[in-house]
Amino acid sequence: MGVTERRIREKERKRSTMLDAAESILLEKGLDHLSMEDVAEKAEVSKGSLYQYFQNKNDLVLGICYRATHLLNESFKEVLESNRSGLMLVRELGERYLNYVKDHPQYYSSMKFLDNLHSSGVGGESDYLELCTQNRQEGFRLMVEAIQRGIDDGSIKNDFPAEQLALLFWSTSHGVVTISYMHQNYEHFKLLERIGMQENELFNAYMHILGCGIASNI
Amino acid sequence: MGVTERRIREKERKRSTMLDAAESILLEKGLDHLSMEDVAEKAEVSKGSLYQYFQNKNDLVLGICYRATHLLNESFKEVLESNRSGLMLVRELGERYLNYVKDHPQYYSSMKFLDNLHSSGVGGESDYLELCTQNRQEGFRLMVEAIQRGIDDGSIKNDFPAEQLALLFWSTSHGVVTISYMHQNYEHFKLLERIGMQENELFNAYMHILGCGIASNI
DNA sequence: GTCATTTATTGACTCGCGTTCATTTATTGG
DNA sequence: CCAATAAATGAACGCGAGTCAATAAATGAC
Repeated sequence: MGVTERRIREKERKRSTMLDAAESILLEKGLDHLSMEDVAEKAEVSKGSLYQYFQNKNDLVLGICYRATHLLNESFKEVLESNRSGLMLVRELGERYLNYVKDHPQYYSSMKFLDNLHSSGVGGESDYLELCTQNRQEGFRLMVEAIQRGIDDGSIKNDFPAEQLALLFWSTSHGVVTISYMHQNYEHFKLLERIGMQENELFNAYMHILGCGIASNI
Repeated sequence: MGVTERRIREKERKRSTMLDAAESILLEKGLDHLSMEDVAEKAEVSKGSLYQYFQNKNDLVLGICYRATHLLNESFKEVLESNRSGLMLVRELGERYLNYVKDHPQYYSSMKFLDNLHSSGVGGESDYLELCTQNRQEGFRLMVEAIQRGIDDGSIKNDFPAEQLALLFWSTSHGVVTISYMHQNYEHFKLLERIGMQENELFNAYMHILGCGIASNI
């Protein structure tokens, strides 16, 4: 009786189609102008059908966020397969993060949405919420691993535990990437121009400062 | 004929009352659950009256943000009146920022709202938008000044122009402060606990790393 | 004090959008 | 071919932002 399996497969395929539609609208219109009606139309289903596959709008956006966090983690895992020094791994992670935001701005905004849910308390019933949170923790864990390797191989000094350095790297890189994101996606954002800075200069300066701060002095 | 002046004064007073109401609701319910009806009720006016003093909801929130950015800048200006080394001033600015977010979480969330408007493009007609943006630029300028003083007095190395260091400090500190904010205001946010870190440890580690990165080695 | 005129206040109304649900349509197994 | 089950639909609802015609208050001329 392969019927139920096919059903499940088709359901998953349809859910994926809906997420594709939502993603493309998120990309072209932004989160503020993402409406369930638009998604339904683009996915060529009725509005009611959306609610058979997603609990609510939050759930839909978190569905995108789940893809987003998964993809980012996969990219991070690739980095960790390399044998370079821990310090270089950390730098590479930062670079990947930056490029990721450049290549998938819609994913980045879905991750911002997740952060907003986290900081506003209630996530409003979504099965994806827990999954996204797990993915983020996994991403954090990968950062910890890179830093721990750096401490072990002596390329990163051991003033702080790896977790604490990871948290610092996590939060500060978030700020830098945000600037870069706004520079990319918002026409009126001219801060970089105003101080005569290129985008890659910003990143390099960040890694330089950070490098001076965490690199072993040996 | 002091009538028009009195009118203007009273209008300003009423606007201020409405902002007070909005602020208190923002504090207790958060931005997501701030409704114009609630604000009207708390301010003891009708909903329609709100719209005589504010162009729309965005405008109201940006009115709070104007207060927020102004207050933060005043705090920053105090710091710059001191004669300490530039590096110490930078540290003091960071500390002020952290305490500010702790003391006025509703102001911080209004500033996040401003950032969201900036990064989503359209600010949706608000006279406060330009004023808030100016205030933010003024805040940035104060950071530049602190760093420039540090470069001049030799406490901060001159690898980068002051504006670029200021942008880095601006964006990275934003990330760190965000963690602290979530730790303060969201019960479920247990990242710091999970890695066994105190809030002030996070800040100290940040300033330590940053200090190593920007401090002059002389 | 009276009254025309300007200014401020109000809450019922519209409108958009997320969400629900009774109904219809399609699919399955017997 | 026919119940029974699952999926899809769009009209209807609720909520909150924003509007506006009607009402009330304040003002200054006389």
